[in-house]
Amino acid sequence: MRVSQNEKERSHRRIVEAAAQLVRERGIEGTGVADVMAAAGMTHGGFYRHFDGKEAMLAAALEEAFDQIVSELEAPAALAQPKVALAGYEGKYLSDGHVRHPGIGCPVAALAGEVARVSGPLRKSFSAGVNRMIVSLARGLKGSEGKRHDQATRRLAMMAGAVMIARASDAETASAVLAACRSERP
Amino acid sequence: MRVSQNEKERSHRRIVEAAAQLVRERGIEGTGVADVMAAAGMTHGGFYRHFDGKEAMLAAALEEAFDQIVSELEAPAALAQPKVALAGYEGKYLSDGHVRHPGIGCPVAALAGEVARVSGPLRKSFSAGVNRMIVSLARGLKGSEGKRHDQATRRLAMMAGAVMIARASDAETASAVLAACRSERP
DNA sequence: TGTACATCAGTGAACGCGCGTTCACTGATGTAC
DNA sequence: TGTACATCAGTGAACGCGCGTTCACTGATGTAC
Repeated sequence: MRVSQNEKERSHRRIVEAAAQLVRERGIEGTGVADVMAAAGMTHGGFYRHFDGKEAMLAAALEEAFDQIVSELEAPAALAQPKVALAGYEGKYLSDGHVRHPGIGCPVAALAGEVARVSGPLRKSFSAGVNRMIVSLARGLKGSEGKRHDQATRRLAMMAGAVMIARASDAETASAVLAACRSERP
Repeated sequence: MRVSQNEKERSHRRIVEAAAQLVRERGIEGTGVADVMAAAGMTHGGFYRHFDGKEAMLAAALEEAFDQIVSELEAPAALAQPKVALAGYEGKYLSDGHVRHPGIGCPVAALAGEVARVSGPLRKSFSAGVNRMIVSLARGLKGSEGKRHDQATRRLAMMAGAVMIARASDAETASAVLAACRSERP
């Protein structure tokens, strides 16, 4: 049965948001089209009224995930006190909670490994997101434009690497890695 | 047709080595049992004379990959001059060549993302490998035992994160990330 | 040292399952008059 | 404003393909005598 245009837009949002969470939790291969549609409250058949295929949905989901993760650093309060915001952000990033809840966490830590093996628009979305994150992180650092950008890049690489390693390791190794990375500038 | 015990051992080595390379290139999901067996010069049917299943093979492959990657830092020359060895190692790790050839590169950068989503013996092998790498890297640093261990952990997280991000990004972003991480202690 | 027999490494076909995609269909929505 | 008709969002069954695993079979290897 047909639904209104308005309702279609809401369905579209639900699909993208469900995909953004599921893909971070289960990965690209682990996220089925039918799973996403079920999480959005529909059946899989209608999927192709919204996207050309799985990859197109993933690209939208990746953008959504980066939007979510960058928004904290772009909030008015964060822009007013970028140094404080960065410190808080890094603490959360390197937390046990982030390790245990990838679905609402950083898409770099959740998806870099799999994106490395695809060759479509996903890489473009991913690169764009990485660069957005670096720019946002750089606001909280000091030094020249270039230095801040480089240091933000290093911070992101270390934090994402740490969370990925923590998620792939046993509990002791995981907490040791997080603690080491929290303790200081690398 | 049956082959000799000696030949079986050689077949086993070929399977493990082929798997260690393929799994780093194509990932866990992307590496088929039949692919590995073909790369080892056999057909897929004989696979189960060597392993209980795909996961057991992957555990062996992961150990092999860590052996390969740690061996450079454990070579006599490296142990004699750990500081020099570390510098060389980091330069190679953060190189374009490493990004382009995951099959002979670091298993952390190649597989952390996927290992994070499995729950078997793979995590054990992975954690053990990570800890071996940290210990090896720590040899080239200065300071107390604990400080060196922590700093080695941070270095590994940053380097692995950088290579993962580089592999998932477009060419410009990739080289910028590598350059930023090479330039300095994070 | 030979011989007969059991073992088993490796082959290639087949099975079963999951998953992305397609398709005929339904009936509410939007539009033309 | 009302009516007839075309559109199309969403449904659920079915298709096709890839892949891990199983299985009957082959024939060289290893062993017991």
